[in-house]
Amino acid sequence: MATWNVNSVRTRLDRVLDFLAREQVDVLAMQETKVSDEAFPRDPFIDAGYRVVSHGFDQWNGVAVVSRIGAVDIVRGFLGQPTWGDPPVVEARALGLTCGGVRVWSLYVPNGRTLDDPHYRYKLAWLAALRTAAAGWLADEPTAQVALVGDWNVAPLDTDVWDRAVFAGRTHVSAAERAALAAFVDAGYTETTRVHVPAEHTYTFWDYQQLRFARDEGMRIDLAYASPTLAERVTGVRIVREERKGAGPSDHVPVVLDVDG
DNA sequence: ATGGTGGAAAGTCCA
Repeated sequence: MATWNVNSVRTRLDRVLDFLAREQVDVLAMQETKVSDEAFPRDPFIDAGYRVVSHGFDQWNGVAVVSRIGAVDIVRGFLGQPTWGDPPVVEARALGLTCGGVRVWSLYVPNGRTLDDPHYRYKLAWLAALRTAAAGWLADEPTAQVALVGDWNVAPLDTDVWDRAVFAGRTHVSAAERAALAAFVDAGYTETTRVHVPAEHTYTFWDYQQLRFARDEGMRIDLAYASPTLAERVTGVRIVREERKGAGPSDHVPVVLDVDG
């Protein structure tokens, strides 16, 4: 299983297909597909043996999952997902479906913009509502295999950014955002990148600007939370840094989870 | 001081 903020699935199509083949990925959760369901490039994935489930309204946000081990019980958005904008809209930021017995959620958490922006309050409300929903899924079925994967737009530790001083007073590192993520651990989920890739300053995102990748000035914000029964089955996690290189990369790289069985 | 980047329904907004 893998998760990847592709920053436009149409722009990144060849890279994504190459990645799926090279890594032999059974399930890929994508974020920022930036495409409506109607315009999603389904056929190339189908030809490669995948089922395609997308959730996108327009050029903003958008999440999808492609799976070659089944895709059932599809849900767009989660119960209680907060709205944004005027008129209020439940944005295309969450997609749940079951693949080979694992409940996979592809998640694109709101950015937050700045600490004094309404978008920041939206981000915190969004995370709190997701936590409530996700805690409920485990309460209903404690042995459920649930994966909450995607772009969380929060760096859980100071060592998940290159220089904590640069981020003082900014989003992605605030105590409130980190507390919102800790609530998922309190609910019984394990952040599997931390377990399997504990090395500090190991990033999943580097901004396009200011030579951030060349300087290795990145952030670890693409995370993979697993329920207890699923966490036991995760034998390894790999952050595919190579995907940030070459022509036309996303600003995020894939995170691959090896799941036994 | 500015711009340094890249995506999209671009001519601006979002990250």
